[in-house]
Formats: sequence, structure tokens, C-alpha cells
Amino acid sequence: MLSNTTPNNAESAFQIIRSAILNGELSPGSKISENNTCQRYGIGRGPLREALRQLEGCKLVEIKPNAGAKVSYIKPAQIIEIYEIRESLEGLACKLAATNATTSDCLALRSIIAKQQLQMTQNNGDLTPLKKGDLDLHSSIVKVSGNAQLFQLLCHDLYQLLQLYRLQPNTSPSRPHIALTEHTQIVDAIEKKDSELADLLMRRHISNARHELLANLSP
Amino acid sequence: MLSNTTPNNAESAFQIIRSAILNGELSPGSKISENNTCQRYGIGRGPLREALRQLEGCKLVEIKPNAGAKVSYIKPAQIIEIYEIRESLEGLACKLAATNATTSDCLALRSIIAKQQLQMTQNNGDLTPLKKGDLDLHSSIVKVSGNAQLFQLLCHDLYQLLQLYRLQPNTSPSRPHIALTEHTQIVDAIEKKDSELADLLMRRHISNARHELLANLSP
DNA sequence: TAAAAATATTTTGTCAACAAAAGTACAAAA
DNA sequence: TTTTGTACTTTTGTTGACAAAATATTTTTA
Repeated sequence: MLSNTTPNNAESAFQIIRSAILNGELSPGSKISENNTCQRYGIGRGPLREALRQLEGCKLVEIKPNAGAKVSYIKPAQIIEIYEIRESLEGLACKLAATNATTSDCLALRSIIAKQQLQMTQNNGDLTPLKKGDLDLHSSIVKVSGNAQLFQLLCHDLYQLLQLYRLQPNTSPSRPHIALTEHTQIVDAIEKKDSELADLLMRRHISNARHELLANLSP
Repeated sequence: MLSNTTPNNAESAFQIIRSAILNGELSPGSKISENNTCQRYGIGRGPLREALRQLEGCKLVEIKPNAGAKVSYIKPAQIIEIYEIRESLEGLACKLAATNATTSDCLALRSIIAKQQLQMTQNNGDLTPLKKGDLDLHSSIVKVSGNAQLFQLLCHDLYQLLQLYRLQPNTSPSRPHIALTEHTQIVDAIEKKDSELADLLMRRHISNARHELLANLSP
């Protein structure tokens, strides 16, 4: 899948710093000093600057001339806007997935749900693996849609931006159960090749998540 | 609107090369040699390489280690995929625009249509200004939607990619008239705050354009 | 003391030189 | 003629040095 050419320093730096941003090692708003970062990751300033420009393209950092690079800070309002976009695009993904999914595709989707169901009963305190499972299912559906541009846009660009905004895990405890039910219904619709229903259910699913977010955001 | 800080060479190079790509001066698939390009635009190799990495982020060029940068080549299948995405996202834009548009917003949209109508009767041979007018209307609607992320995504990222693929102007001669009618209906729906109808009409509008594209593509 | 000016330090911007890799040209052998 | 190997050229990768801008610190002045 990924191009397996040997990376140069700029490419390596790009990936290293990106993971550092995504896993919170470099926190939003913090400055990325060149000298500092060079020494830290053992690369020259040239490659580093290239990597930073590439990260700017991904919207993960912001560069101001003569002032340097900062890790992007995503505002709550932006998250809501991205959820509106997700609602529309993942609806499309479901519509396409319903028409294109093969039998083995559906089996794969079901197995993700099963795994998630298992995790919910097992470690009933920690819900980080649930979050990952959630994203797994959504990504897989987008993949099954067959639209490569859509996959790139949602699963690489947008999900990454959402990851930048680490929302506190204070979602209501009932939400995971509800989400699981919704997921099952969505996969059912895809399996039955009911594209219209799959579209509607996914839109509603994300709309619900968005409203939950809004409720946990304003106060 | 744009950040008006004084740009450095990398930033200038980015904009210069981007326009060169978008106006066809640098054609898709062609290699961007560093030495060559440096001399041509009077900048050093450092800033140029930064600009190229930034352009890679915009998907306008592709960089391979030890092999240099090429202007991206968009395949017809990708264009169709992008149109599917447009269909979904501009439907959303219309839905939001219908709920958010002020009176002056609607006036502005109407004036764009009027200008387009005038251009159609005037220069009835050249349809490049019509294309521009079309994009103007679509962009304005997305702007009116109020979702800044959506505007960025559609009007900067996706439209730019579409521009890279210069499709031959062999659309059927009746298409501009039909498009104008469709545009009028869409703005009508927005003005009446009928978000559902505006959504549906825009989706159908772009779906029509996509099918026209498909017809002019395969043979 | 507080504001302003001057100086020092750090940080970013840019270039030129060198190393390494890829591509090219050409000659020798099958 | 095709192939293979070798020298040569071009192109990309990387670094270090220096210029310019911004920031921090100190000194001066009201």
C-alpha cells in the first residue's frame, strides 16, 4: 500500500514529528524551534524545514515567516465543522459501500463489531480501545466504498485533524452501547445493499456524536 | 482575508509554482528540476525544496526520494471520485446556506447569476468566462454556508485539483443553459430557506455534470 | 521607578559547497 | 546486434556558514 522507497531525512523527519504531534508529545500551540528539534531528532535544519512545510500542508503545523512553526491548535468550533463534513462524507461512504461491498467485505465489518463488543464486556473501565475500534469500523467502511479520494480525505486528512483535538473522555457511559447498536444497524443496511438506509443511518450516527460533543463542549 | 505578513522566498516560490501549475505553464506529469526551476524563478534551492514539499501537501506535485518532483497527473477516475465528493459536500453547503443566508447574501448570489446570464448572450463562442462564473457561484454558496472548514476543503483543495485536470471544452452546447436554470433554482431554494430542496437540487446539479463528464470521458 | 533606547543573544532565512545517488554515454565482449 | 561494465555527467541530499530578523537583556533617561 505505502510506497516503499527508502526515505530521505526530510521524509523521516516528517513522519517522526507527525507522530510526535498526534500522540501528544508535541502539544497544540507549542512552538517547534528549529535548533531544538534538529538536535532532538538528529537531523539537519534543511530537512527539518522541508518536513515542517509538509506538515503545514497537512494542517498539523502553522508557519509564520520570521516567527517559526507552531503545532496547530484546533478550536471546538472547528471540530463541530469537521463533524458536519464527516456526516456528509461518511453518509456518502455508506451509500457507496452498500452498492460495492462484497460478501467478504461484510464479514470483515462484522468481525470488527464483534471484536468491539468483546472489548466492551472485558475492560469495562478503559474506553480507549473502544475509540480505536470505532475508528477502525468507520475507516473500513470508507475503504469498502471504493472511492480512493474519499478514503484519503477522511481517513488521512480529517481523522488526523480530529486526533489533534484530544477531547476528554467524559462522554456519557451509555454512549458506547448506543454506538454499537448504531454500528450494527449500519452494517446490516450495507449487507442488505440498502444504500439509502445506510446513508441515513450513518448520518444520524455521526449527528448524534456531534450533538454529544456540543453538549460536552459549551459548559 | 489572507494573512498579510511579508512572505519569505519559500512562500513566494510556493505561490509562483502553484500558479504555474494551475495555469498550465507546468503541465501534469512534467518533471520539476531543481537547478532549472531555481534559475527560472531566481531563488535558491533551499526555499525551492520547501515550496515543493508544501505543494506535495496540496497534492499538486509528487516527490520521490532521489528522483525529484513531478507535477501531479490526475486520472479521469479520480476526477469522477472527486465529483462524487463534491456532490455530497456541496449538497451540505446548500443545506447550511439555506439556513444561514442573509438577505444581502442572496442578493450577491443573484448578481452572480445575472452576470453569468449576460455573459452567455454576449460572447456566445467563448465559454471560459462561463466556467469562471460557475465556479464563482459555487464558491459563494459554500462561503455563505458559514462552515470555514468546508470552504477551505472545497474551494481551496478540491477545486484546485479539478483545475489541474483541464478537460477539453467539448461539453454539449445546451449544457450552459441548463446549468443556469439549475443555478437559479438552487438560489431560489436558498432564498426560501428550504434547506432540504437546496441540498437536493445541488446534488442533482453536480450529478448531472458528473454524468456529462463520464459521457465525454470513456470514448 | 518606569519608559525608552541601545546592545546582545537567539532564531530564522538563505546561500554555496560538498557528498551521494541516479542517469547517460560509450566501449568491450558475447 | 545486444548486453554488460565502466567512466562521466547531471541531479538530488545534506551540511555548515553567514545575513537578517526577532527577541531578550541591559543601559540610559525622564
